[in-house]
Amino acid sequence: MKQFTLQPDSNPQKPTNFLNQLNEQQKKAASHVNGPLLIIAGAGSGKTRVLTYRIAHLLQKQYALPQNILALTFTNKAAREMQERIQDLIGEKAGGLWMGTFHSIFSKILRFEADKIGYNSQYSIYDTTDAENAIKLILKELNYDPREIRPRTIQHKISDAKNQLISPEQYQHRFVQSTLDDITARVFQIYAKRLKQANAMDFDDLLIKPIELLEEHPDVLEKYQDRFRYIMIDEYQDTNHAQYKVTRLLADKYQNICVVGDDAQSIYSFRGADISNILNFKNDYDDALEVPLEQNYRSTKFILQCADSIIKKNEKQLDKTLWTDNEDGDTVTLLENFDERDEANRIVNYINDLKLRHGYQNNDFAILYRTNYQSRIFEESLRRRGITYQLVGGLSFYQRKEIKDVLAYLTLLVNPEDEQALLRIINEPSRGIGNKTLNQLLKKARATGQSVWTILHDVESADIYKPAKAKIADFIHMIESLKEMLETGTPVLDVTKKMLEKSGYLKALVEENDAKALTRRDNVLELQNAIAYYQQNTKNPKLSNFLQEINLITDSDKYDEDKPAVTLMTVHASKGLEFPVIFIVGLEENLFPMGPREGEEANIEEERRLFYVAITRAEKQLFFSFSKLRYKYGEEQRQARSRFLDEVDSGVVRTETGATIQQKNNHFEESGGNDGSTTIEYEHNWKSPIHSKKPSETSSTYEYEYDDDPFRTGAQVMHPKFGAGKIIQRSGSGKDTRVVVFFKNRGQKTLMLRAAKLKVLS
DNA sequence: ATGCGTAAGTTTTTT
DNA sequence: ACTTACGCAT
Repeated sequence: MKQFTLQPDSNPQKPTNFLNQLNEQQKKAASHVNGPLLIIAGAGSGKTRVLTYRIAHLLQKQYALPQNILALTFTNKAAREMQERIQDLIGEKAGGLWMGTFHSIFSKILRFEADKIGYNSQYSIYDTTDAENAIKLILKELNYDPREIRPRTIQHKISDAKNQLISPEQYQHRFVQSTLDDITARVFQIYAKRLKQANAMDFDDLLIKPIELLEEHPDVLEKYQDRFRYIMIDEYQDTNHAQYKVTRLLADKYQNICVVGDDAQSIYSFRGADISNILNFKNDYDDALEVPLEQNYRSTKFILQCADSIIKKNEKQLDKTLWTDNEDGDTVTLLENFDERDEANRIVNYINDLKLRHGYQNNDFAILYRTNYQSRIFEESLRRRGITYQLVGGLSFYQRKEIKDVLAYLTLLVNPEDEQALLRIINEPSRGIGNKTLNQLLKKARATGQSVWTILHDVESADIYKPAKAKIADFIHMIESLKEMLETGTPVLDVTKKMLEKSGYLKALVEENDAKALTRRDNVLELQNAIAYYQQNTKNPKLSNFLQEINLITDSDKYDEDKPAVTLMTVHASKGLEFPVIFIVGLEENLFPMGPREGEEANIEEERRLFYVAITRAEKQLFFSFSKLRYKYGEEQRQARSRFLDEVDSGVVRTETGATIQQKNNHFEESGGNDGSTTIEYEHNWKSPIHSKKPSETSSTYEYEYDDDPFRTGAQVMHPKFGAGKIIQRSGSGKDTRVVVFFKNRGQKTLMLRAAKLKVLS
């Protein structure tokens, strides 16, 4: 991780005295061996470094063998990087270390112990979509209209209950206060039973089932307690009750539990994260050593002061002082935009300018937003200017329809009881097993208590449309012959290829033959690459393990800091990362901070922590940005500037022209309260690169927009529907720009540039 | 059983 | 603006 290069005395060549590379607080934490340890780590204070060094120290001084250490990280990527770094430090391989996210570590444990809780090791993992579909089906069977009773609402309620370790029975008896709760209770019970029958676990189960396992099997508990003598948990402020409970169980015997976190960066309460886990740590382990990490190595003084002025507005906050030896740096620049397109273009202009003037590279920049849908306009702008970017999050590769379809086929080969997988592909591509037939099959399965897969085998005796019976027989035969191939040792990749052929899935994609189908085919090929990679790089490759692992890949796992690209991601996804230049965009009321949804309470303090996390990602340059106008559901909406811009220390923020920002409710609070060393010097002010081309609300707002616009008369273009063509005329300007294109196959069309998905072929 | 047109809902944030 | 979901015609 970048953090390791920040301190210049870092020297991986000298493994023996590596603790000397740390500051006093870091050293105190890293050299602690036995007993509970609480590390309160401010943003950018080198906590990953401390965790890494602590593990390296434990291994090098032989307090522990690699297999005695369990490190729970927030992303699998963080775990990988820590592992590599530990190897560098101790100069030898540290195989056998257990490092990863809660979900991936415990799914691995469950794989070994599945039979003790009535599962088998080839269990399926249901993602949110699978779980929602299962719940929707249950609602339909209970004769509720999924449009009135929203499956997602029920799913959330069930998930919340699970994370608080409330069983379906307890829910039924103790938590029913409304009709909706009553429905939830009934669905919850069926859902739990059905998942077990399908040999499937949802994300919550991966945390809960281990607790069940450890509580009901003292011998298993002791085995893992003895194994994991040293437990480390990163981002402890974002653990939920189930995560708390399971680590508490594991740490109970030896009490060697080290947690690292920062209450100011707790941003996952919506998925049950409980900030009191970290606040109560010292009550849970009363002899815990507490070490604060207060020196920030990441950001300039201005950026830190900015962050501090925001977090201070929160009432529920542990008092701490974060300071830095870094330079003052530049003031934060506030960008005021007409609308989101203006916002995107302006930021891309700044990126270009900063690259030219300061020699920044693409990967020095990150654009952070509150919601995924905001990425789109930035993608367009960046693409138009030919700047490469990487999008972290959004609809992930593995959630795409074609990928989920292919994976569903493969899942059936290892776990045919998986009803969601079966339902997904039994008629995909269409093979004459339609809705009516399916409903009859489901009905019979429910009546007999058997799985749909079992029912399929006895379809002859059932009252089912004759032609469908033959199709079902064909389907079973196909799955079973592929299963046979797999079980007799045919490599997964070959089985996959055969499956794509025999199922007709690839053929159906080829026959569709439009731009979208082409992308889908590419995606399927990409998945084949992933399978090939897994097959080649895994000691004992097993399809079921592959399927379980890819279900737990997180968005942040895919972020590549070395890729020469501007990074686009949500603030949530940016946790733990750092960039020289950060743009925090969409700073508008009801977007950032997000307003509460109907029936929900506002959690402004969490929004503020989120803003704090965003600010503290920045090393050198920080930009705030908002738009006065934004399109929502295709409608124009007037946006009010975020209240956070009124709360921030106005001394560190300047507009593009270098003016101080106007604030509402400004009580002239003096915020020199951090360490007194921050002197504000205004000569660092950022000068706007856009100068005369600054858009105004009233006229020619977009005049700089198409400066290097490639859609000139004569340009060869490609349209997703109409195919290739040539621009023969253009009219209008700004967002009303139209072009007349002559398409080889479709003739002449007039298109709005802002609406048509035209690509220039050069 | 499949395909097409209209209607409705959609966007927090994630394992 | 965009996707998904259901009703109706083939």
